[in-house]
Amino acid sequence: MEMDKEYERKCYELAYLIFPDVDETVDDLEIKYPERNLKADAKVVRIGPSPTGMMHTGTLFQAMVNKKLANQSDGVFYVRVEDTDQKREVEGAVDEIIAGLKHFDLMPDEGVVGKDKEIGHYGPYTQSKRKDIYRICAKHLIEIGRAYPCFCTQEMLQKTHDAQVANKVIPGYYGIYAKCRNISIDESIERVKRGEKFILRFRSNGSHLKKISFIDDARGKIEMADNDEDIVIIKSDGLPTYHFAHVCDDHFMHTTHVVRAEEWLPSVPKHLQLFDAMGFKAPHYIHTPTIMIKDGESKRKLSKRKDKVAAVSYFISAGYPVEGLNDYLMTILNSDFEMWKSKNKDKSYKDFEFKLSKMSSAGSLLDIPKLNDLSKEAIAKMNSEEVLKNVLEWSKEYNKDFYDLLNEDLDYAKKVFGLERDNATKIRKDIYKWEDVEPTFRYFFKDNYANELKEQGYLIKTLPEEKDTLTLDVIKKSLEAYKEAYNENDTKDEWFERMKSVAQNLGFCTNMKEYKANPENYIGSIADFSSIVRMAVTNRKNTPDIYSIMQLLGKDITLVRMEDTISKL
RNA sequence: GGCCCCUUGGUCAAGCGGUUAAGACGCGACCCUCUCAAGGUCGAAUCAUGGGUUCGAUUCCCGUAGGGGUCACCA
Repeated sequence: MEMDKEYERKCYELAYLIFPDVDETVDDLEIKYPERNLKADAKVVRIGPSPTGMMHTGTLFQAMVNKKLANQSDGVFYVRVEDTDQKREVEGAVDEIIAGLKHFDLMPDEGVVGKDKEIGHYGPYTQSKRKDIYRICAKHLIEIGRAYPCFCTQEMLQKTHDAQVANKVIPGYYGIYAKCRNISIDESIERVKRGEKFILRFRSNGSHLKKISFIDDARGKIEMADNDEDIVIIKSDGLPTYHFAHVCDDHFMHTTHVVRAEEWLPSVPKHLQLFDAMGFKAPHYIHTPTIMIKDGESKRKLSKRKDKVAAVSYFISAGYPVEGLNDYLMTILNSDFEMWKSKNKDKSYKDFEFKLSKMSSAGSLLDIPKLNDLSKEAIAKMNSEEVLKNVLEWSKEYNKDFYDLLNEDLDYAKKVFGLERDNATKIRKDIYKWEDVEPTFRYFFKDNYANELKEQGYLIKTLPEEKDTLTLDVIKKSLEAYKEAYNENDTKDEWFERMKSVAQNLGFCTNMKEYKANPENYIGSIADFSSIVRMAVTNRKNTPDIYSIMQLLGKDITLVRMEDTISKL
């Protein structure tokens, strides 16, 4: 008993020696960061991105889960920047993350919301600014004998590690291998006083022979060997490791549910021990599956270096519609989302009730064709005005020339995007991302079209290769005849009748059934004739209805394009 | 290698002891049609494997294999 008291006293002495300037206590922090005033089942969640490079697609995925959980429970979703690894820090990374969240409509309620901009009462929300908090907590652990200074150098640790591997024992800093754990407190005090360099380690009380279990809210009960490693809690730069920061921050920010990638699953026992030692209640844990990519025959985690789709910026610069990408994230997040969506066509993913129990735990492949399909559907729901707004927003950033061109005549642009869209019985679904817009609608813009002809040539010249009855001569005669007959004042029905009569005079069949039955009697069908006209006006095989195109282009341009084509044959 | 997670068509996946094993994307065919996209109809394609438990296993248990993750003063 006397001995324990003495030891306790020395722990305090050591703590004071290490943190002489820390005079606040954990209790003070509890007062400073009181319980949140939320309803009982409200979830407080967060993402903790590290500003170490471009925003990762996985971060967006996490943000989606968080946002849903918080919104559905009247809780709080916040962003905490985890920048404790200063060596890897990249300038501008935080801005990119916030911009990405904003772009995809996944902004948090609290925390870091911009460059040097934070909102909320539980901050700071940037770990490098929370040093004082970690120091208070670390000091507390030393006082109660659950943390100690470790004087081992990197070289010594490496040597121990190598020996462990050679002797086939589990590597790590634990038990008899934890050299500094086993030195006397007097010696620790002595060495700190002497000014030896050290870092701080947690004193684990676990045995890896013992199994512990915990509940993952998405995966159920998980059993694992308990942690017995004396992990580092404060590094030599004075900043905490992830593990320690996680425990301190999520406690004082009152996170109820920690949603993070499954790569964190193996370190849960460490975290549980840390929470316990601090006297904190551990949060719920949810480990999300990893988004994978196919690499040859096998699949692997998205790689920042190899995969362009690992970066959120890819989806932004390609111009994927926000709703399309969010729908896609939702489909891989909750398997019954698509079912729900098909029954609630006019609703948004925001109205869908996300359930953790339905979240799959296997890593899923990033399926771009599926994303494309969802994006196509999302764009199909927009009217020309919304399309125009989106295209302008995108092109302003990623295709300035096109942006300027559109702005020359916004009304015209709107009409172009309204083709087979506004008031259409069947909406055209041929674009799924904004970068596709300029190439598919290029023929509506004079200069762009001229450039295309210069670079790619006249597609119509390849027509005879596809069908030998359609010789250049036939094409030329067809265009000449049609040019003569063309009347811009025709209604759509009159227009088609005129097409048919011109075609018939030239020997085309105007009835597709009849043509299919006896193709040898004709030089081609009305479909072929239409193709000739279409290609002369748009340089494309596939476009929306040509009547509407010619109406939009106007008589002059329509005729000029036909003449130009004729002259090039 | 130790530990952990995961395993239904090419992909995402329903299923939760008895089903003709849903649906979506993709793919193929046909229909519609001035082309394409769309739409409609149809089609090919799945329970990793071995052993239990059971009257009966895709479903429950154990092993095996495969894939992934993790074993830092990185997060």
